[in-house]
Amino acid sequence: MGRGKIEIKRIENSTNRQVTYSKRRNGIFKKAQELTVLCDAKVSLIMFSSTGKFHEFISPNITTKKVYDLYQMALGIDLWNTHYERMQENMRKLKETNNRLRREIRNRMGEDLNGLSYQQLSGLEQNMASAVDRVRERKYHVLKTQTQTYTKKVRNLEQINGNLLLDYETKYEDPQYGLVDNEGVYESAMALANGASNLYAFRLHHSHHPNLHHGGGGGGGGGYGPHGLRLA
Amino acid sequence: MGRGKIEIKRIENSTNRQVTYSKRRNGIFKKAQELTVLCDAKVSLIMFSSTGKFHEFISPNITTKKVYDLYQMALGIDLWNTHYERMQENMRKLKETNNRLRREIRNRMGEDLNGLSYQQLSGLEQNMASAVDRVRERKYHVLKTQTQTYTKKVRNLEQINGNLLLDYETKYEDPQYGLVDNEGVYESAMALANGASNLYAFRLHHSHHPNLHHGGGGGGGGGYGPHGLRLA
DNA sequence: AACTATTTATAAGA
DNA sequence: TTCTTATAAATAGTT
Repeated sequence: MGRGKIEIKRIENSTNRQVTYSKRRNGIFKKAQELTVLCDAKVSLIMFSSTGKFHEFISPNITTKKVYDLYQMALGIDLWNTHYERMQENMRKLKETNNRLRREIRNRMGEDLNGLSYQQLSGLEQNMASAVDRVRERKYHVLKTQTQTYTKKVRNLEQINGNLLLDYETKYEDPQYGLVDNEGVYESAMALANGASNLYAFRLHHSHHPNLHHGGGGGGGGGYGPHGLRLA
Repeated sequence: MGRGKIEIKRIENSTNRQVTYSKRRNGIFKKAQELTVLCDAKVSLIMFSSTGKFHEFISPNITTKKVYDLYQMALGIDLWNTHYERMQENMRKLKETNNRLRREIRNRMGEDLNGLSYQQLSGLEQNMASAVDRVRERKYHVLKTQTQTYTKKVRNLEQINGNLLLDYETKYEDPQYGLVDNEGVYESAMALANGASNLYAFRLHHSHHPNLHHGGGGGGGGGYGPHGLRLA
């Protein structure tokens, strides 16, 4: 019904497609309207163009929601409900898994052991014993690595402060620098130059290093349960 | 478009109305189909005739449910979605919690420890060490209880079989009972009467007791991970 | 359900 | 987008 017959297939030219959409949209809306009036029917027509634009026709005296409800009734319930029920089932399973995991954690914390048989307990004990070994191993590894890092840092400080000391000595001998209260500074610098192991000890005991007393990397979660789990 | 022009108003003749509904319904469905193909649009067309009959057209690769979801999005309206979204949020949280719990369990199995700092490891180690003590304690308790139970059962058996033995002796002396091959029975009964500790040993080693070698109570879940966790 | 005269929709062009 | 118009398509009334 136009200047020429067209094949019913996707119009590749985007502009033409848009134009045709617009024209035919009006046509189909008019048809829907006429059907509504002529035949006393209820029509819900919802369309999205290829560009996502939304248009709808809905017969008077009815709403889209009502049509949707009627639709569900006509099909013998459902649509939203299947989806909903599937979600609820999913949720139920997730909660169950959750509880299972929590129970396992409690068991691994030595709690709620009453339901376990002897061989379950025995297996758990073995498993935990070897696990705690792995944790201990890792702990020592981390400690060793950290110690090495500190050692390097200390050496660096020694170097830097040794140079500083030389600087001070040079300047002390040079009368053009009027240094006030440099004795304290001198002593600190000497201490650092003489091994600085007391500085290291100080840091270890007074936790000025962020990696030692404040949670470091972004990896594992928070603390482990309600037991006092800070550094012994 | 017919033998004569018609006015767009309700067709009063019911038969005509039905016929026109049927004809125009086909027409509009065809239009919807053509629009879908030509313009790559998504169309949902739902109709109820004046007699309540239901018909629908829906574009391929989409569902009526999806159309309604899109519809709601387009209008920014709710309708039934608040609930749905709350459910999805809940689900997301559950999944997250789940992952957190799994991570903790892996840590408690001595795995994935790389993300943990020294003090986290130290806390975990302590916690696990005391937990494994509790498990061990419970294990011994269960063993003790079970042993006591067996002891009682054995005593019972001794009693019962002692009585049985007396019975046999009585009947052996009574010639009205023609007992065949009763010597073996006699010996078994004697063995039981004489302490029956060998029976107990037999049971322990050959796992005839369900609580000892087949998971017993309904309490804590299955085994503990991929490590060989059977009775040591 | 078919037919077909006629109306209506619309493709292409402006 | 809207208008125009030749032509295709839909359909009202009929059979």
